Amino acid sequence: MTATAEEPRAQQEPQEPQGNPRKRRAILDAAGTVFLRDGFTRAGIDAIAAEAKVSKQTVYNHFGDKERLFMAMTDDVQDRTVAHVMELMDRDFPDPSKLAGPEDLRAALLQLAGEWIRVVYTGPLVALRKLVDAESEHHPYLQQRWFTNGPSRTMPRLNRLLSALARAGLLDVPAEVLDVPDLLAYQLTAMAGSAVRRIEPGADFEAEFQRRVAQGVDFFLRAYAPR
Amino acid sequence: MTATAEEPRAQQEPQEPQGNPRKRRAILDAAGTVFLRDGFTRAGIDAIAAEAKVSKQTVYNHFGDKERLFMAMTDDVQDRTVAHVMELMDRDFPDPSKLAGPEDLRAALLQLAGEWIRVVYTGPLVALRKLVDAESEHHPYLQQRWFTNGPSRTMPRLNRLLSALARAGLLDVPAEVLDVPDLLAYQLTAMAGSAVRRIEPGADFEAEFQRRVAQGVDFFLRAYAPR
DNA sequence: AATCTCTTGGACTGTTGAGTCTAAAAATAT
DNA sequence: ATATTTTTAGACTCAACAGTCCAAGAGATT
Repeated sequence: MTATAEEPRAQQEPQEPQGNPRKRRAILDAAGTVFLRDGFTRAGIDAIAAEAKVSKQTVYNHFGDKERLFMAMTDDVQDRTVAHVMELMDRDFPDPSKLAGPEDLRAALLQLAGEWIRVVYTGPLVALRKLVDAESEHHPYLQQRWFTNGPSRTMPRLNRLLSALARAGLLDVPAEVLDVPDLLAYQLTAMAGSAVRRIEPGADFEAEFQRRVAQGVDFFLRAYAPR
Repeated sequence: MTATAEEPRAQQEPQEPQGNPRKRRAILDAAGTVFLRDGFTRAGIDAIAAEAKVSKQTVYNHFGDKERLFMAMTDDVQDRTVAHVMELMDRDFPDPSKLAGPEDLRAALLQLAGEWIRVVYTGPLVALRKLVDAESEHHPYLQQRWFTNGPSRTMPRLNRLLSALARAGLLDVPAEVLDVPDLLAYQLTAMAGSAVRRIEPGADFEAEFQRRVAQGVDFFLRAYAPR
């Protein structure tokens, strides 16, 4: 295909899912591996092509340039993560009517917050978040995109769940808090999350993880458990 | 580096051939400007030399290579920030005996947390933190160094202050919390801090800042205000 | 079989940037 | 004044890397 000066590329062309979807998948996976390993600037298209066992030109056929490849990879990882988190919540949604006492409530929050934080604040998603954060100085829309595709889809869900506990009388949350979108969900996860990120390498991660999540949940309960 | 030359540094470095301290200062400032503007990989030594109005070779005479220059700049910014925060706390330390009622306490915490978060979670320090975070995948000791030179110097101070309020009966903090180093200080600052970082560009920053700090402080007080 | 699209590998361009080298000039010390 | 250290400008090496071009081939579709 000779797209020389004769054929002016159509400007705002939305998106063409051209090419073999299996190659596309392989490239996205490889991009995840290499970008997360090397960072945006250091990562080379050649390395990604090699990792995907695909020729360099194929990468360009599918994704146009490095920046769009990065965005496609980010969207992909976030979509999978959001799906994972939603599934978690479907499975472990604590039914307010089934929680007998305060200990049940604490156990349910520990379970839910623990799973949430494990997915969102450990593993590859944290590294990807760092990358987006670092690049956001140069591509400001990345930050926006991250929130739109990620937290803004999952946080309302968690918030609705916690609000239900409040409505059921299991949590005593003031109206000012309930009125702020997603605030309650952030209050449950933010502190434990940032604490988990501070776990020192070399420490017993699993034990430290449990301890810090519990500290976060207990702080949350101390504020909102009815007494 | 600043006044504290022989302080506990994470790793020992062969003393570089000292040159003119004013050049050194100029290079550090320029490195701050350029690294924070362009990121580690994108930043060029030539650009830094130009910004410092110094020849490239002089940069190498003083700092050896890019990585060590980056570390020296990071240490420098952190040292200044720590000094700033310490000064803030000397000035606005709320004397427990002078706090008449709950409203006084809330006002004092708002002031203290607000100033703290303004210094630590806005401005150049946040950008620098992002850089360190991004580079920490490739230079793991950077993360360690950041905590050693920064938070591990300031957080105990804030924590001592809050513990004093607890001892004076103005806060009702359980022993499990008081026993964990710096936990109380993180509980006051972490949530408001991460909320401030999520302020959308285009919003009225100052108003949003005050609102979110207040939400954090009220969360904290709801957990620990005696009732 | 003929056609159309996608893929391949490799060569090629142009740029950028880290780090070195050098010889001369400036500053500093003795 | 002389010796030592530091600075300077610029040329230079070497490597990496984004993105392009091309000609041959693999795969499907008709």
